[in-house]
Amino acid sequence: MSAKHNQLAGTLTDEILSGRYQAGDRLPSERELAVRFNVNRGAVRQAMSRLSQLGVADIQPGGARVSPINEASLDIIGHMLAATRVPDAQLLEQIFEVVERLLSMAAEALVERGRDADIEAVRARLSRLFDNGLDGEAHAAARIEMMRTIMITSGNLVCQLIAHGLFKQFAPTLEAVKPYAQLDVAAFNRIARRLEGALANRDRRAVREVFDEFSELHARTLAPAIKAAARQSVRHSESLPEVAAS
Amino acid sequence: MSAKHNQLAGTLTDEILSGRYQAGDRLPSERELAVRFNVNRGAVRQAMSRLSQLGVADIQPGGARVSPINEASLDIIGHMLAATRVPDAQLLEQIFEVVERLLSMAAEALVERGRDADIEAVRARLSRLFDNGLDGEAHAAARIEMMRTIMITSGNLVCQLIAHGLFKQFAPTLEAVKPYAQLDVAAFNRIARRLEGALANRDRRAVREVFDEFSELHARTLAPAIKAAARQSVRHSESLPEVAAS
DNA sequence: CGACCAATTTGGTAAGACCAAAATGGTCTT
DNA sequence: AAGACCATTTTGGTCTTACCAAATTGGTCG
Repeated sequence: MSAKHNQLAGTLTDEILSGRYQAGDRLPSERELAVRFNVNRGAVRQAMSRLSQLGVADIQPGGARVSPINEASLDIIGHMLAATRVPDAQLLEQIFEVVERLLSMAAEALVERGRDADIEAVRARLSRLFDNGLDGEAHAAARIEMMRTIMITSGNLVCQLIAHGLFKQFAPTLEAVKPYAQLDVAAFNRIARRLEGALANRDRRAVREVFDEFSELHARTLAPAIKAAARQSVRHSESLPEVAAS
Repeated sequence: MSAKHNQLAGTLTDEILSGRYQAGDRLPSERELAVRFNVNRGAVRQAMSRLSQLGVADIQPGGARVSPINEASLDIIGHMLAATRVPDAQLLEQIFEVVERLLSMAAEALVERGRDADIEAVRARLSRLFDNGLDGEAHAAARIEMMRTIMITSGNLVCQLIAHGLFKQFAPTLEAVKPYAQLDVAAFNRIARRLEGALANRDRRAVREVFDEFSELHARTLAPAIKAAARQSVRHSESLPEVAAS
């Protein structure tokens, strides 16, 4: 069992994200939350501090108010993914969309300004994907490793931070998505092969075309599978027990 | 004067970002920091909590260690921008690079899946840029408003969160960059006009070409100006006074 | 009906005590 | 002399209490 303030922060975040508290609403006072959840006010303060840093609540002397969702930190993505047993299909697609763009950007930067050694490193990662001995899980891991390598070798810190943040939040959800995300490995490897060639030739235009095709492949295969699996979406967060009002 | 724990968090973050503490190094204990900066340990804990959520330090029972920079949160960008009087040119370019990509993505999503009303909204923002009555500052503000509108109407939450986070951290730096960032308004408006047309026709390919040209324009004009200004880069953070060791 | 002001509520800070996990340094064994 | 083991110390984590300052609230007066 995690610490109380973590649970409380999760509970409150979930309630806000679920619409229980609308943007602009006042949250209960710290003292009230403390008695309601039977925890110390210090724990409530830690939880509130977390909400504040997460950007889901604006907390000031006099009271705390819920912030608009689009003013939050990137870190709420993890909460939104975990809020339902099967992650929200639309959100997953949005994440993939952004990641693909940044990947393309990183790869193009690599081709234009990267060192030969870095290009070789990415090509090495790509080659592993062609290894037919890989089962589905190993292939997925290799794909992620490849993406990470591209992001890092890009040299763009902003890109690295975004990618790391998204991957970190996405990782706990991987298990839930895996059964449904039946990637067309053959098609993927065809594209990967072209990427490897484009990198070898430092052909930026070709790199971009490859990633465009990857986007199309993804939209054609992954997205529908996830969307279909999203039927049985059920909330499953572990809330902190609430004490009945006297 | 901001609260002590904020100052301390800033001081420690700056010291970490500046290399005073390398990744993997142990940070001084909370009690030691408390006496060194003459603050309560609670304040130190709040500061450390902040470092932890910022992803610059991994804090565990037994001691806190500095994390690798590329595992940090996006929010450290603001610190890095503010660390020097003139923001780091390379970092600025990296930010612009990412923003341009996401803008292109958002605009493409808009023409592919957006509602007519949203497209109209963006076109309205674009039209304001053509108003010759705008001085440099007003034009810059209109540009930012346009970007924000595109991001929001894209419907991609991840994109919105990233954009909001970057803009929020970039805003305090705008003042420092302004004098040097002499944008070629005429060239920019020519591109904006083409974007407006591409939006009207819902021509995705044209949208992308426009943003590619915008990237080139930016690389040709803004980047060199910023880079030239970066000569006199000087640190200017307000550190918490440190108590001399007895 | 509105402006104004005092009492209350709310978040913010500080201080101290105690707990559990980790790191440390010594000791013993091999 | 090197390594494994263990008790001590250090370190972060939690809880409690008290008090302060700002914002809200609700009444009062003009």
